[in-house]
Amino acid sequence: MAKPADRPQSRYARDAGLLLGQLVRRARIERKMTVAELAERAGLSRGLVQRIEKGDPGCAIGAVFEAAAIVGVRLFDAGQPMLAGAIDANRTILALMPRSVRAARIEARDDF
Amino acid sequence: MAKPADRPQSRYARDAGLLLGQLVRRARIERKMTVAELAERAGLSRGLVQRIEKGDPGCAIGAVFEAAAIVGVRLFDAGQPMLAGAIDANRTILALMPRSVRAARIEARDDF
DNA sequence: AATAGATGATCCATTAATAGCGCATATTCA
DNA sequence: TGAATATGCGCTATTAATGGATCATCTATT
Repeated sequence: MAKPADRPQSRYARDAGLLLGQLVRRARIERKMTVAELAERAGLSRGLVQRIEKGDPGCAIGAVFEAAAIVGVRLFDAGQPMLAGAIDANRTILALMPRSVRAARIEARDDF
Repeated sequence: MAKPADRPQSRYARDAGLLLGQLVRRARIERKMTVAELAERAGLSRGLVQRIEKGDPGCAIGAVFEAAAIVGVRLFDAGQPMLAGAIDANRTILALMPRSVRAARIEARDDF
């Protein structure tokens, strides 16, 4: 299995990470917030915030989302109530879905 | 500074992570894909995929995005070309923005 | 131009994340 | 129901992520 470090990433995943980092940086600057300030508020180190803004795929998703939340970047283009609603809806749907999948070999789509 | 493990997380960040995990699980099942299959295709271990689907905030964002991409879940409601465009646009905007931010002074005002 | 401050990068110690098992349970399908 | 297999979870060794410090450079403001 590939080491976490040099993990091959699809273009989409890489781009999504990069974009998210950019959005955080933009939002932070627009709010005239210092990297150090954002780090402090998010409970992260300054270095980590810098890596987040660079789109480093190794950052913990919790850290990234927290930083994003603090500067007001909305994930899924939705506010908190909407997220809660979606979570609830999904819980119901997931309950209705098969709990385990019997390999019906669908062919891969790696090309995106 | 808080240890990465018990890092306090805002409701929004936590919900976003949970929702993302749910969506991955849903999409995986809908595609009749096994956890092991998804893990293999994403280059991750089975255990990690399970944590991703549970919304564990400690997972590397690269791993999460990769799994999400493979099952077709998109954080940003846009395809890859659009992401690339957004990244480019942001690069321009960021270039036009101040490169460092003057900390908002929280000086005590005792003059009134 | 001078200066205070922000950013970016590097290094190290600590700690957590991950892979890779194995095992029990749950679940799908014949 | 029985058989196959997917899932869930715990364990350990290894590896990477993180925090914290320092330093050099860049930038904004006076």
